Amino acid sequence: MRPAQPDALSQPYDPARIEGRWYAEWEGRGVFKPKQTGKPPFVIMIPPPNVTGSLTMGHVLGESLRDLIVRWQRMEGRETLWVPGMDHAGIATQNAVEKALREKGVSRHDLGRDGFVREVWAWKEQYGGLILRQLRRLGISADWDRERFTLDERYSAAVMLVFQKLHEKGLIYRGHRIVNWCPRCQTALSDEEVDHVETDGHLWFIRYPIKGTEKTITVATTRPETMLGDTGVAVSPKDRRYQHLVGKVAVLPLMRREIPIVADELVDPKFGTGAVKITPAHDPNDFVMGERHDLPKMVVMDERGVMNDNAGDFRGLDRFAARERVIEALSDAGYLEKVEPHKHSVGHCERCGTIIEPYLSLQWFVKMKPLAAPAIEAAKKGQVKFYPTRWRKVYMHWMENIRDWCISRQLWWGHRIPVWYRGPQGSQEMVVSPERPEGEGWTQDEDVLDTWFSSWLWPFATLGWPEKTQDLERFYPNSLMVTGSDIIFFWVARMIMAGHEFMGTGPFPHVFFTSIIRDAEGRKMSKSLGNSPDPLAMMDRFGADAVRFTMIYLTPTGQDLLFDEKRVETGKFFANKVWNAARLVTLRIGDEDMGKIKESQLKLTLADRWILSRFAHALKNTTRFLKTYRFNEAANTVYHFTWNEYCDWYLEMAKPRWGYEDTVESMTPEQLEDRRTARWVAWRVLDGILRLLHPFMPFVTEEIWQALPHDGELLATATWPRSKSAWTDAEAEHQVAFLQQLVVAVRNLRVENGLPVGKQVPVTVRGTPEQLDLVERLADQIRPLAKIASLTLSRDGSRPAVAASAVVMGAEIFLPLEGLVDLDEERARLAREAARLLGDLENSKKKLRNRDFLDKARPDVVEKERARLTSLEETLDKLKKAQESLRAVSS
RNA sequence: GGGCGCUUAGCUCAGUUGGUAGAGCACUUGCUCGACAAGCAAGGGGUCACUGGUUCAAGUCCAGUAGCGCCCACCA
Repeated sequence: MRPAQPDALSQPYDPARIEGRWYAEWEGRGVFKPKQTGKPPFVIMIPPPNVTGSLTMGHVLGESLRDLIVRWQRMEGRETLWVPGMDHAGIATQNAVEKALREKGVSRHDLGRDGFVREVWAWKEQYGGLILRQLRRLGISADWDRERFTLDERYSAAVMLVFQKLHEKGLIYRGHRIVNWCPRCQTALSDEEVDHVETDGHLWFIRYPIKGTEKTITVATTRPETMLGDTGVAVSPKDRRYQHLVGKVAVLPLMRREIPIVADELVDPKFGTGAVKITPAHDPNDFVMGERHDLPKMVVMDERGVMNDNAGDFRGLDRFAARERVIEALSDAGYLEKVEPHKHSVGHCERCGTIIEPYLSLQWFVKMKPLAAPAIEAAKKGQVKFYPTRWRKVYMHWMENIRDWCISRQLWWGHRIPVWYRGPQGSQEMVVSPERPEGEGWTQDEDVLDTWFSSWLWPFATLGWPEKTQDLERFYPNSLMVTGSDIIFFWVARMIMAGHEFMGTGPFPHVFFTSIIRDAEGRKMSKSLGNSPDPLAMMDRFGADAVRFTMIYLTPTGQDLLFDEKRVETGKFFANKVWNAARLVTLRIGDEDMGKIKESQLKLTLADRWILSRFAHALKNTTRFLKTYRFNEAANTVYHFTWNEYCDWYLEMAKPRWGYEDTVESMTPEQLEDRRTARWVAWRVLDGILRLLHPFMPFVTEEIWQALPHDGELLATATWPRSKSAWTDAEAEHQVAFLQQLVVAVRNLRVENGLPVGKQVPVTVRGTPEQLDLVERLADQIRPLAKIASLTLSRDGSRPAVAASAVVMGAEIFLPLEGLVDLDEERARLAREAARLLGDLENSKKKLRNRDFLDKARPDVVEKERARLTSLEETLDKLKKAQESLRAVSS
């Protein structure tokens, strides 16, 4: 057996000293490995962080919550698996590496594709390593042997297979479509990767002459430079104003190209002039209309957003310079009718902020509707539930209006598209295969897949799919997904679809969305803004336990969180409090192994029964809050129980019973027995607190736990406390509540009357015989708490002549003042108190005079109100007597 | 254009079966008394955005208004 080590809990609490040692111990002893327990496994996955750089406080919150749940479930006896890993994050990482290279004056083209990819892998090692350090430092209890990276060989094979399967099913196709094109990143993006920003722009009205007439038709546009690629003009088929022009030909200004005027449903007669230019190669609507009316698709820009040969005189100009010049030219030639200010939302590249160009190009797409159907069904049947529930609606809306997913990216970092081509343009052979096909002349598609095309497989590809591994068998579906609502479409929705498509069942029954962490100004914390504190620095400054606890304690359910570093003090101070409470308890219980003592051998006092009852409440509520994903309330419950009940009251009440080593010799056998009881209860509740707190603050709780005799058992694998209904004790709670109020009243009387703190005062209590008996029984606890020199029980109903007084649950407390202070103070205080009570009293009376209240309110509510009125009346009555008795006395 | 969220103490926010308003920080006063000044004790501070409705009773349910924020949309 390991002896108790009270010395271990040295002063002061120093997180840096203790947080270093436990992670290796847990890992070394396999704590984080799933172990069959007979209960169903609990499986959770990390949302793989991007390897682009350091983690943010948003990650810290997520990891803290995930680890909280996993550690709690492990203590509940579940077999737990927590899979860690990282995402290659195609475009984000490529951009980060390109930026770093640019600072060295190197472009990716200088290195070539292979050289650049090698460079990115080096980057991945560096920043991936940093992320791993951060995760370990935070204490996450993940199984590192199962760590995955989305570009791992096995994981990549899963991605390739998925591409093949979907292609075979006809759900993946290649085609010329209008995509979101980022001219800076020079790649296509999915709709989800475009941020729309409300922008003050302009609506330019341009006259197009009608061939063979002197007339014109005026169209309105927000992007005049695209008119260079116009191949038609459209009006609404219902628009009478223009029917006579349908079938006629317009002459495109500046380009002098003849383009047809057509009628199309897509045109809104109420917008602009009711006539619209058609640019099939640069606008999704125009593309559709162009297809319908068989119009040519003329691309007028290159992939950098620079006007190309089709742009005539504007060739070589950047798209925005071209806009200016086109407007000038139109204006000079008299084609510009007018300009109006126009508010519209403009798409920006999520990664670099560049304005997105709708752009015609050849890309790969996934047909999403067939994949969405089972995912919609699952939500309808409750097979996947969202917390907070309102996200269900967001999910459903997106799913039901889902559009095809552009999955090809013109990048170098990522899973290369497993498609091979051979032969001349137009009559090309194409093979879908991860391997180079047999024969000569095959070249692979140059593009890579969207990052999310690999991430959406995470819940099962990490477990070995497509192989039927034991892990896959045992740990799929996962138990819970905890992530940010900002990736509900990117990731969560797609994982649900992939789960149904490839595993035949959804990936997890529950999704919990964490708060989004914002800075003090309300901006989302992100790497690009650089407004997140460095998690490692935070942990160095406050301790990992403090950071974890604070994040959980602060996170509101389903609301954003404005984060301020200073608030981490809450967790640090709390850890310090726990540390010192444990110090006190270990110092006073010495090296006796409290675990060997049976509760039945002890004679519990009222205070003991009270704290055990309060612990039972705290345990029940903490567990309930964890189960219902109300993590902040769980943290709050443990916090207040520990600090305000255990430390502030129980330990204070226990101190006199413990005595000190030098006083033990003079103790009676009864006192020694009571000392033992007080030691045991203090230990027992501390033990419970450590267990409840461990998932929140694993390091400090393990350190304290190990300072107590445990035969080398780890707190990390100890059991969650079981609810002990025998500990619930309403009587003890009620009686100690009386004691507390009495003590507070005495303290208050002292302070209000300006008595010196150190001054021991005599106190008289007057009340019912039951109350006096109770006070007598608790006298030893009350005296030191309230610093009372002598406690007198007024059995005969007499009261001190000149005294400050207060009423507590019907009992009167007197603090003799004669000769101590100016009585005017006390008179004023009593008057204030009486006025306050009178207000409450009137309210209560009014309520009880109300027939409707008496008839319709629940009986227990009425009864409670009656009792309250009685109590108020009694209290007021006693207060008045106190006032009278002081009135006669001169100061 | 559609949807969602928020508005409670100086600040940041809790408050889930409707029944006498809470926390942390900040503030005031007093405390080196053998766990803890990262602490202890006692306090001050709120017409719970506004209007109306339901109810015996509304921060809590309903409707509307205003401000702030977010998401979605083929806003030429």
